[in-house]
Amino acid sequence: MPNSKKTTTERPAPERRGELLATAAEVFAAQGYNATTVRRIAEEAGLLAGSLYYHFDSKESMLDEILSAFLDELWAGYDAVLAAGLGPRETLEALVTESFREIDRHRPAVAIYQKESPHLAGRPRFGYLAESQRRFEEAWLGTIERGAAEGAFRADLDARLTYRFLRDTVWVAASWYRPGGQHAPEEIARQYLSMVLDGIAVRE
Amino acid sequence: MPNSKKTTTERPAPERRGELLATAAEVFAAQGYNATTVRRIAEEAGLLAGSLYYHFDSKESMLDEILSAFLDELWAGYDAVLAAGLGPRETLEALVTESFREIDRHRPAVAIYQKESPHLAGRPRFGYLAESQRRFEEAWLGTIERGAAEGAFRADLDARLTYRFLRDTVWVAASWYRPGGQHAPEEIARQYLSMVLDGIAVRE
Amino acid sequence: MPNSKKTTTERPAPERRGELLATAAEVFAAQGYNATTVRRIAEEAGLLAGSLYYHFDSKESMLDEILSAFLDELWAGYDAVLAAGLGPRETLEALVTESFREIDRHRPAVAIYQKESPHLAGRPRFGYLAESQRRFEEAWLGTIERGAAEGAFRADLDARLTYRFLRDTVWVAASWYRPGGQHAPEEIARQYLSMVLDGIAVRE
Amino acid sequence: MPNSKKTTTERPAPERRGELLATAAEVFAAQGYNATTVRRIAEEAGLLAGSLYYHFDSKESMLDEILSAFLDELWAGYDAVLAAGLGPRETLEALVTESFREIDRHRPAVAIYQKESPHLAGRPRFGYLAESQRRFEEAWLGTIERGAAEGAFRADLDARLTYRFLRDTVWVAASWYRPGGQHAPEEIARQYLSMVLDGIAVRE
DNA sequence: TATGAATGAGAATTCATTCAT
DNA sequence: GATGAATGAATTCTCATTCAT
Repeated sequence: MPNSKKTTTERPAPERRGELLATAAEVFAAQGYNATTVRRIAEEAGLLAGSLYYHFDSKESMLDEILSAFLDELWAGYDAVLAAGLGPRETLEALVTESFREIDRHRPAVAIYQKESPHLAGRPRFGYLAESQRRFEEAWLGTIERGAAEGAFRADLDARLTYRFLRDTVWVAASWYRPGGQHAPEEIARQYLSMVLDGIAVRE
Repeated sequence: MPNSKKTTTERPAPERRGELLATAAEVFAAQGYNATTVRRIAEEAGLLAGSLYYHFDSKESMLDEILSAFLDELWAGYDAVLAAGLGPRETLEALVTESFREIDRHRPAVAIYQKESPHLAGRPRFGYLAESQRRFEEAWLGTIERGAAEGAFRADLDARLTYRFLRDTVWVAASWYRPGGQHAPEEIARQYLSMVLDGIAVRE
Repeated sequence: MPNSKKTTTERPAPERRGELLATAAEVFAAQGYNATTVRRIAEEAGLLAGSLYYHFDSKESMLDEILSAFLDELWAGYDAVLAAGLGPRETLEALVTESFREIDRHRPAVAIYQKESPHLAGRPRFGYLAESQRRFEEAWLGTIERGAAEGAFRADLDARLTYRFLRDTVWVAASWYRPGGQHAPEEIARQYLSMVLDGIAVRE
Repeated sequence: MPNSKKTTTERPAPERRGELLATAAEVFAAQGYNATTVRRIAEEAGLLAGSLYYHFDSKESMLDEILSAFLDELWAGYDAVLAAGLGPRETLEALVTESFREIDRHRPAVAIYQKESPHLAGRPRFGYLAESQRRFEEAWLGTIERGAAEGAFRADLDARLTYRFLRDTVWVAASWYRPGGQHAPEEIARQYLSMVLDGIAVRE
């Protein structure tokens, strides 16, 4: 009977993995996946490069775990929003707010996703990235089009252009957002929505 | 004008250099600087890896030339706009339009700049990136603040947040923009400005 | 027009590959494929480990080339024998003689084949090993069975046992045979055939 | 009896050792000593890699025990045959039969011995392999030469060639023999001897 | 101008082994 | 007796770069 997790007291140590992944994510985000050496991650975590391979199969599998954990959580949030049956404007507001919350919680993962996802999506192992992107587009673009049809959003704008505009500006925030800074994610979301919905020009 | 070296070496046919740089930029943009091998560039250009070193000192110097050529041209455009003495709204419109024109002309360079500039800015050779960023912020943030003060832009928004929002909005487009597509850069600029200035929500 | 092989004088250097492969084969045969380091091969060939990768994709691809070159030649010889329409005894004699000739020419490759083929045959890249073994069995076992049916060979022996007996003892010779020794391959084949066909006991 | 160490350490349940050694031998035989990881052995035995080191000093010491146990038993059998004062033909028959019995009992050890002994014989720890080989040659070659001198075996054959032929014939069988198959070791020995002594050709 | 061959400094990864618990 | 975590040395492989031709 190996692997019979001790009842209460012991730390069985899936936490070690978690710590190491957090460290790896931080370094990947800061330097880029390719430019990050396994040695550097190990150094940062306080062990030797080879020792990482006790916990993970490869550098790539660390990346994989980081990204998929992030996407799992992201979609949990998005799905809740999409299932709530809100109107287009409220849906958009909720999606944006949820996104900034994810950036707050998974900043390194989001940054990695932004930078690496394009040249990763091809590899079979990361097929879920493309899949996620597809669902993402479906959710956002759908909301935008519904809003335009129902009169909540302007109908004179190219929907795809609007989609890219929203998508990019939300997620790029991960590159400068620092958790624990002066703005909580909800506050950033609020201001962002204010700009996006009403524009930055003064209304005459 | 950074790194205008070439003190001793004889300069070869300058068109060949240009072709090679264009090829390199394309590959850097597609795969990332680090992930791009010199061999790959050479292959794409139809020669062997070693032969590139007749034309360039190093892989890094190719990157350098690509980025500085782009920034030189960008600033030529920006400086003309800034010197024209326009109001804040017109300045903003001109900066955005000019930016989309640069994306149109230097798409690979812009994409590289977006992806690599953060971890390049540290190295002395690329000091001009940080310098450029400083001037960039000065120009945009200044325009925004001036606009808020003069009543052209809303005063209830955090200026830095607005700045980042605009900056990202514009430049991230390089990641999906394809020259020769259905929208000319001026048309994209127009729609972007429409969204940014007036918002996407229908006014009641 | 790159790759236009110079007309006569130059050594275009596919020979370099050949030399390196011969060296590699020698070392693989002496120490076993797994126990052989790329460094060791390079050392023996007078260059650095990394330099081998200019000529070959991987250690495995060297093994691949060595084995497939050997098998190609082996089957050229076997096919000639099998196409000659000889009787079973003459066919067997010719196959054995041809085998010893191949051992003479490709001793290291044969030794490697003996030692590594079992755990290699599984991998897709080395699928031709299994295929070769199948044809091999077909040729030898067929000859033995034909001989037993036509009265050239004893019919009281288990054909598969006889096949293994012949197969193994011929090829194991690669482990002790030294080309340039006192026995030419044809002489070894002759004595070997004498033992196998007539036995080592004195006839009463 | 080489390497009977174990001066200080307490010895654990000897049956456990035996089981583990049998497992190790099986894996070594299947994949080769070098290609076998300690982890793999442990896995097969149902424990973790580190735990093997409670039972054995090192991977090499497992190999050592496997090989020396086999050789001890082999020589017990051979010595009995050689001490029996038989004629050359009967001695040869008895040696062959004894050899097939050992293959039947120690198949993995024999396979390992075949594959690894050449490049092991150099290391001091495995000096007994060379010693065993020497005695082996002495016994077999001596019997062959005696048989040729006394008229039991053909005198026109090269004795060393005959020796290698017999030696290989017998031991290579370990590579395909499966205990519990259709042929008992004595039956295989009988057929092998029949081929070797009388040949496979039909006598005219 | 370009090629072919090589260098050498890392890179990721593997694995026998150790050891506190 | 066994586990989990780590070590550290070695291994395969990559790649920017050099240089004689």
